[in-house]
Amino acid sequence: MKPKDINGNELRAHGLKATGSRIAIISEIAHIEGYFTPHKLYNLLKVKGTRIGLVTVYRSLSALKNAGLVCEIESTGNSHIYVRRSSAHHHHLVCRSCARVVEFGDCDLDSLARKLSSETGFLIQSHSLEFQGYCKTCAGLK
Amino acid sequence: MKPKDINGNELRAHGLKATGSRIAIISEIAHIEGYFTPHKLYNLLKVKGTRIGLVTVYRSLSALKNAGLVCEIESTGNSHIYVRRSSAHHHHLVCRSCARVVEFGDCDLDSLARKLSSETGFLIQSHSLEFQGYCKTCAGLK
DNA sequence: ATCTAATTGAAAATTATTTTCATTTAATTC
DNA sequence: GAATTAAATGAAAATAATTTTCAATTAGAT
Repeated sequence: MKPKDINGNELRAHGLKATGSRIAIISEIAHIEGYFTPHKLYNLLKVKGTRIGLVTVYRSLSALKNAGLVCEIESTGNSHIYVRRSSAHHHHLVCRSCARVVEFGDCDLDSLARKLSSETGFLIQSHSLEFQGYCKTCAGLK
Repeated sequence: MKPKDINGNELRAHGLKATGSRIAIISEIAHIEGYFTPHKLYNLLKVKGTRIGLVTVYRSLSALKNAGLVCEIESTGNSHIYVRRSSAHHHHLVCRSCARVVEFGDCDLDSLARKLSSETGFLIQSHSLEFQGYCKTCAGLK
C-alpha cells in the first residue's frame, strides 16, 4: 500500500533491471489483495492508463517469480495464478468467493514427511499445501 | 492391471453411459502408473490403435473426474493433469523424475485447520496437500 | 426392433502462452 | 553528461491447450 517502490530498489535488490514497466507492475501488485492472473493484472494496468503489453506482463511475472517477489499458485485451471509474496516458506488460505488470500507459515509437516519417506522410500524435497473455504466477510454473507 | 473393466460396470455404477470410448479410456488409465495429461492419454490410445479423438479424451476425463474415477492434480503448468483415483480423501507424493504417484490418506491437518480458522475467521472447507521429491528408484539413480 | 437422449468426431473457435525480431531503455563506462 | 551494451519491450506471428458447434452415431430404455 505504501509507495515504497516508487523507485526500483526492490527490483534491483533482486537482480532485476528496474524498468518503468516493472515498477508499474510491482506497484500495481502491491494493491491487489488476493491472487491474480496475467490477464487480470494486464487489465488493471490498462485501466490505470499504462501502455504495458500483455507479453511484458507475462515476462515480468515470470521474472518476479524467479526473483521471489511473487508466488505462483497451483491450480487445476487454464491460466497462471500469482500472488504477491511476503514471507519465505508459507502456504495459503484462499477464499472461494472473493479470492482473498491469507498466508500462514506454520505448516508443521516435517513429521508427516519423515513418516511418508520411511514408508515409501521417497526422497521428499518440497510440499504444497493450501486450504480453501470462505473468508470471515464472505462466510458472514452466506 | 486386472481387466475388471472389460465391461462398463464401473462406469454405469457411477452414472456414466458405458461407451466404447470410455471403456477404452478407463482400461488405459488402469495401466498408467503416474499422472498424465489429456494429450498423453490420447497418444497412448492412438498407439494402441483406437480411433478416439482428442476431444473425446477431454470430455471423458471431465466426466470421469466428476464421477470421482480420476483426480485432477493442481499444478502451475499449462495443461490439465490427472491421476487414477482409488481412495476417498487422499493426497499425493509425486516423483519429479518419473512422474510416479503414491497416494497417502493420513494427512492429519484438522488441528491446523481449526487453529487457522480461529485465527483468521475463515470457514475452511477443503485442503490440498502434495509432497514432491524422488521415488525410491529415481532417488537411487541420482 | 424402435426410440431418445447422450456421446462422438471433425472442424472451427476460443483462450492462454511463447517466440521472433526490430526498437527502446536502464545501467555502466568513459 | 555522452557513449556503450546487454537486457527489456511491443507488436505480430506462432504455438499450445481447451472448448464449442453441429451433424452423425450409439447405448440403454421401451
